[in-house]
Amino acid sequence: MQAFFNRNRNPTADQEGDEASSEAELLRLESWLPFRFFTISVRVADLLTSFYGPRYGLSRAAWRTMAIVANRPGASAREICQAGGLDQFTVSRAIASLVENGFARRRTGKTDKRYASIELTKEGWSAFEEISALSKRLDAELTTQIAPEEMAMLDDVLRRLDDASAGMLARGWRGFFEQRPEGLRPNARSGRKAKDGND
Amino acid sequence: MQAFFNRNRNPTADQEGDEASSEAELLRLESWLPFRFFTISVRVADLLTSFYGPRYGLSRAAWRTMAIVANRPGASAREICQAGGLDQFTVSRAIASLVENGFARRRTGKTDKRYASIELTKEGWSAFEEISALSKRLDAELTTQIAPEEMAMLDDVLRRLDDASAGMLARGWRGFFEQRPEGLRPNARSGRKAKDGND
DNA sequence: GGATATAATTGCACAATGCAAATAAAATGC
DNA sequence: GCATTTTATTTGCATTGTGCAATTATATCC
Repeated sequence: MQAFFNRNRNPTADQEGDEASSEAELLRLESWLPFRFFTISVRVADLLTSFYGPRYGLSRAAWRTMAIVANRPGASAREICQAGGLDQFTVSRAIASLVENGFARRRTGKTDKRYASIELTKEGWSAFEEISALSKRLDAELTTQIAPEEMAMLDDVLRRLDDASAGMLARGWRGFFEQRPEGLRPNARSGRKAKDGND
Repeated sequence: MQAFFNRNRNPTADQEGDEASSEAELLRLESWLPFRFFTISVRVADLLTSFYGPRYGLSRAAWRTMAIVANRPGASAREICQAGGLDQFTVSRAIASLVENGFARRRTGKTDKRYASIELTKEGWSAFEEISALSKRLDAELTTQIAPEEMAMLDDVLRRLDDASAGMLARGWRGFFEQRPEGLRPNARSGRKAKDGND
């Protein structure tokens, strides 16, 4: 098995303090923290979607939007974007679908007419309450796996990771190859051959 | 604000030991564990995608497939599905794109010719190593937020949540409304009006 | 009041997804 | 051994989701 990780390496690479191409450094997807988070959250989301999708005809974006509006009645599309990590187009369409299906109501803002001000209708609240109930049960099922002290710590850790990940995203991937003056250079040189995103 | 959570509720509902429609029970998306996991993992995934997308022309599915194949050289499409939480169509297309772009090689199994047996090419390993390096840096950046004891606990908690979520998904959402003999009934009765998924 | 900025929407091209059906190679039953 | 069933994978096609440019409407700034 180890042999599989040894290919394509410059035998002199290790000498220059390089760690990026040593076999111990290759990513193991299933133990990668973001992947582990992703797997768990997607399973739960899939489960929830299999409920609200057929039952209410909601898309994931519509459900997320609904949940955000429920928490912040009268929110504008822009606010929903920020709170839900969704882009403005998605939110605009999600709102349109919620309105179309009678789950939400859109009113133009009183002071500033550019703003939307979304709130749930009676039907919207009813749907939200039901999906909420399932969501919380799913959460409870997860939570029973966690002791109270663990939960407190998890909460704290997640808060920090949330902040950190937001900062990292804002910083862009370049920040992880370039601005490293401490000599922690990977085998990826800065000026590579191809075009790259994040311009 | 509280008023917004009080609508559409039967005033007698609380009496029957009901907790699902009380305002304290409504889901707060941003404190919902699966959502918090999701947010963090998606930010990291987006960051990584902004690197490998433009640089190597890989889709998310292709990257995930590549990572899995790197960890298990010679894996079949089926194995990749299971390891990556991807469906067979996605994996089939991801492999096709990897092969097309020269990152992977597909050989029909020696004993059983139905199996695919995928492995990375030299170019595939090279790309993987580079993306790996960034992935690990991102991981490291997250990990610096976490003390060693916390990390050990987090690892343990995630292991349990992984198991639990897999079980929950297998069980289906119905298992969270119905088979509850202990009297923990929500306001959602079992025989509701509509069609539902998970059939 | 005309230029500029902001909020939201819409159209359109393109990518991703889901499912039915096809293909192909075992395995199984008789 | 041959028909039947199962397993692995691929493909076509319709649907849906996404990303971006352009548009509309309103507000703000000299």
